Amino acid sequence: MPLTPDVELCERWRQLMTRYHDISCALERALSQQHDLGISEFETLDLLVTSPCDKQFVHELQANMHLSQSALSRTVARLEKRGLVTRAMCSNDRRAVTVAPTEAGRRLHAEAAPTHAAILSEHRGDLQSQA
Amino acid sequence: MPLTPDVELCERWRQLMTRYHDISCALERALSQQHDLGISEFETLDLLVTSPCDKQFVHELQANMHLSQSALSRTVARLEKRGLVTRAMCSNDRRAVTVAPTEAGRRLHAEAAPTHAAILSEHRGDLQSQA
DNA sequence: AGACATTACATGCGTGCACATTTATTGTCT
DNA sequence: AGACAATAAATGTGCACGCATGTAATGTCT
Repeated sequence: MPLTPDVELCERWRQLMTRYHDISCALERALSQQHDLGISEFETLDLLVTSPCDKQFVHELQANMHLSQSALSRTVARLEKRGLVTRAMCSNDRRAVTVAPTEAGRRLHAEAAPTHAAILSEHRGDLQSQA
Repeated sequence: MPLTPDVELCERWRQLMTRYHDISCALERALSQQHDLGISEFETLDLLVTSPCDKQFVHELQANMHLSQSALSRTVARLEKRGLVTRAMCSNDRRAVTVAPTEAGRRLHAEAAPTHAAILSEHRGDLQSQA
């Protein structure tokens, strides 16, 4: 395969990088300053709170996140330490650990979600120019 | 401003995150395994080699990269230690430092660029569905 | 029951990053 | 000329991440 030097593809990758970094930096900054939440922490909380189930397995969470298994483990640990989620061993399959948001977690998520949405809205242009 | 809960915007952000992570992980893996270069290192080398000028200031590089000033400093330091770039104080403005690729740096870039392009090509679908 | 592979999560280690601080140079104001 | 603010880059610290590995529980095969 000759691998045509696709300059346009490279340019699109650059655009993607720029958009991703701009938005994620803005999110990180806003969530961190206003709610003391990192992006990964908000994302985890968001998945837990918006899920139809009241608890989820760690590996279910992981499937929906862009985080390594160990990073997720630590993220959940941080959230647990702050009393935002609870971890519990599953009785059916005792290898598994379930994670559930606490009331405090739901409250904080309710506070942080508008901030998240506002940042996304500020960057509407960057997001709308996608397919 | 009522901040309509824009689900679609959120969905687009999710797509952007997924695309970014998929591609950057693939790039990182390929460049790292085949050429012992991290993404930031390749990006830096790429900017230097493809620039019309033979040398650039660190702050010029930074303007084109998504890296903090200190992270860029370390990246350049790593490249310099491997003999891929040279750093030199600017004689006109002695605060500034210029960075230039060495012959070895140009050679390694020539080797790595096809790998970079190949990964981008593999992910053509993810990139083409942008505007 | 005993051995083995698999799955789920935790931990140690090295690395990269952001933030704050430090050092050095320049330009300006008096 | 001396003082001061601004700028460019380097450095130090602390945190989050990925990878490799460790630990524990489960299921399977004999």
